[in-house]
Amino acid sequence: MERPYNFEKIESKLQCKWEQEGVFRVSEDSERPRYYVLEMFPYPSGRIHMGHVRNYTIGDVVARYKRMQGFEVLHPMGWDAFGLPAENAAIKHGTHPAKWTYENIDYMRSQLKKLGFSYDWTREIATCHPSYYRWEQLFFLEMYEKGLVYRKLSKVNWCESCSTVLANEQVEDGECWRCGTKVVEKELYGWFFRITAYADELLKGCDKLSGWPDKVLTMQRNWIGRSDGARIIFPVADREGENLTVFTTRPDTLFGVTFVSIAPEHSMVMTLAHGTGQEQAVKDFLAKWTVIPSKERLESKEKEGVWTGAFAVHPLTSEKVPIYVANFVLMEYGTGAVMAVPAHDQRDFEFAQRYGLPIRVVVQPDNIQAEKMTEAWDGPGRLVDSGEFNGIDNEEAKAAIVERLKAKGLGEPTVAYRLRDWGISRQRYWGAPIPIIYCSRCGIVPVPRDQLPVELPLDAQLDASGRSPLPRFEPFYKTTCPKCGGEARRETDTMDTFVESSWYFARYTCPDETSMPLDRKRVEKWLPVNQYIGGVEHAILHLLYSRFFTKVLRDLEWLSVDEPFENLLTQGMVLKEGAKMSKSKGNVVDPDEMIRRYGADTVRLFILFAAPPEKDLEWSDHGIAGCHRFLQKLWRIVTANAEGLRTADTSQSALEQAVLFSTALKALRRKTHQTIAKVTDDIERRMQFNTAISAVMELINEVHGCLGSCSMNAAFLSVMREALDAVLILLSPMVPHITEELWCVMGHAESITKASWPQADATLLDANEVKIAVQVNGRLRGEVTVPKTASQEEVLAAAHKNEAVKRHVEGKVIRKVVYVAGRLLNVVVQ
RNA sequence: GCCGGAGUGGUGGAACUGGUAGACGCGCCGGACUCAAAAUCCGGUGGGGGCAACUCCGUGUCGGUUCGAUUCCGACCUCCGGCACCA
Repeated sequence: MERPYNFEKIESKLQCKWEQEGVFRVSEDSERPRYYVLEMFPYPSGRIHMGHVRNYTIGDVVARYKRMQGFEVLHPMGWDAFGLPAENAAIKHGTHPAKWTYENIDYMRSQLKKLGFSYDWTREIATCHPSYYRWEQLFFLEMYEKGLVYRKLSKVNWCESCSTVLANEQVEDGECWRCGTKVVEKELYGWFFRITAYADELLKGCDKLSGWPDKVLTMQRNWIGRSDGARIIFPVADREGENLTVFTTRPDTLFGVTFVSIAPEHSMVMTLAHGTGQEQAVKDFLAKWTVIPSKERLESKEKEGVWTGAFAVHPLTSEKVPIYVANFVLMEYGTGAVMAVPAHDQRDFEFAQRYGLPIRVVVQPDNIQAEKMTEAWDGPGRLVDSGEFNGIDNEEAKAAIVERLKAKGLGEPTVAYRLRDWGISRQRYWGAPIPIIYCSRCGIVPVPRDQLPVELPLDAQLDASGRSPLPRFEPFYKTTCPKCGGEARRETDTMDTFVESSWYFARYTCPDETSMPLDRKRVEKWLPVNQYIGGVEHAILHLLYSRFFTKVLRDLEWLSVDEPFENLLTQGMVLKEGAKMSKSKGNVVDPDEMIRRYGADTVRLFILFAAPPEKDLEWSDHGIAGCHRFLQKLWRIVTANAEGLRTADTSQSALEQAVLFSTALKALRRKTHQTIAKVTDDIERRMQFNTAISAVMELINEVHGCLGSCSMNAAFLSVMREALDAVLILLSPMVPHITEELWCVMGHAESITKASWPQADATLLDANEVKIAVQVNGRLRGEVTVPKTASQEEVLAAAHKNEAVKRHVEGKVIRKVVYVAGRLLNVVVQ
């Protein structure tokens, strides 16, 4: 008879059972087709939050669904375990980052286990372990040999509070992405990954990623920022052999050039000014504009500059135009020098107005006059005042002018990217050491491979300053040069933690491999990841780096795919009272607390039901209670009828017999198969779990209705059992514990995780009779029930008998009749 | 400024290919059971008008295409996200 739904007991019992039986362990040599589902691994910050619960619940639904569909599913979990918070916590609590990290991992693992996620825990990895990061050091060395890693002195984004360099991608609105401190500029030596070497492939690859959201692809394309244009050489007047090369996307406006601007950091600035009498003025200008960090410099939109005293020679007209240093020209983009066309570029226009430089219109849409312009014209037109090119459409003129320049050896087509190389050096302790040695005699010497890993010393002590102890920790930095054997010093910077997360998905395929980073055979079996799931906040950083790394590892012959993630789902945030959950706002809902109160199944169900995955989800205390009620109801329906259900006959013939004399049971069977079709489509094609759940709720409502109206006989039990078997299987990827328990209550001997996904019987999906909506002039007036096979004429005849329809049609002329088979009839009258 | 996305009841959301707007859930209202409460069960629930049958209005705003528009097109408003002196 009925027993209470003791979720706590059921969930812990089944979690133990699954673990003991190794239900989710992946088999390498299974005959089944493979499927790899992955969620972005967490940083072990201490406790999981609702965002994690959402991310991992979605992934678990996919994993369990695919397993029941007959796939061998790889569904691993691990820890992105290096990073700054560990250091901060260690300083604050007087502990060690490693201890803090590993303790957090232990606790968070137990939290994930309590949610019943179907991970293969035997493949767990932690990136802070030498068995992981040693391979990253190997990749670094291989990339170094290929010229994909280099060291340079550069202006870097520096966070004073974290005492470290930040990548461009880690600067948000001029502030540190992690702590919000204002980022300042600093000159430092650092190591760079040559991601720009892959700019074009990364860009073109976007077109092939049909399983990614357009939003993410757009962001990546913009970030890479390809511009097609030309390099044009402007010889410096009266200086033999000195040239200034500019980059432009508008070679068509070449004849409108009235001056040239260069960046304050440009190497030629002082040479140009030398001996012109402008030297002091230029020095003053540089003093003002090179100390101000460029981030701040960009905040002032005011165009400012100074003449260098030098002139450039126009490559086609040989006219002399002045060369200015200008605050708005960026050294990092293009060539750090631009040809200025005030009539057709707003920045040049503003600059020209301020310094009284000429404005020359060369692209004419109709009749614009230089003297009357209030802003630059950057639209299309025909060329004027452009010598032999007059009259040509400006788009066509681009190629023609570049062609002309090329013939003279003064220009060529080229491409510029917004993307910069990836600076990976961090002046931090808790990260993977960069495997490089500095020798006063031999210079930069890579650590020989047989000396890997360069282990991070766990006995180094952090002090309150927060600075890395490595540069002062002799046992680490003091070493001998592998080349000359003399005294040498190790690199004490560590790698950006984004390096670890750029290849972990590949390591999951062979985490036990001790002789090499990746076992090609296994990597090839599993990659690419079929479904990747995570927050949209990683749309650029992590996802672009991972794509880059995949291409690098492919070229280093460690794997053979071009792209790491076939399909990407970016899930929305979990909100409370319209805001992201945060300690400071005090609106955090703790997953542990919810699991204790309602159980893991209820938490999972609510988080899937409250919103479609890619949208933000508003947490609702009432909502989760409602989900719990639904599970209670399911529990009651099954347990209260358990005895009858266990013995019910669900053979094909019994089911066919059962519905012969009952339209209610016939309808229930139809609903069952419609629900199977709907839920399968919602999970497989649409990834809309909220509507999948509502479809099952409808089916349960119908079963519940029948319980109140049908007599409890063998026929009813057969049909009810068919319905409830379907309900349990369809819900099992979402609420695995209660469904497994009830599956057993219904008398199934084997675990529901071994059940195969049901298939809808197509012959049962449609009723013999259909309801047709009847409109008059597009307005709904009535409804008629006709046989499924009824023709338009028959439907129309039925409609004419409908009172409401009659009223609106009577005495009027029928102009037209539109019939949508099986759905709707529209009678147009006048 | 440029590029995306979104705007639907009191509320979270549904309507997938232009075809009955508001599925499912929450909340609320009424009823049954109970001494009472909780739980559960039954019924109602977009707005206006009407005793009622019924009828008019309604998917951010204004237009358009169509027999028919939440869906397509144009203009605009609001919110969110990304990029932003990138030549």
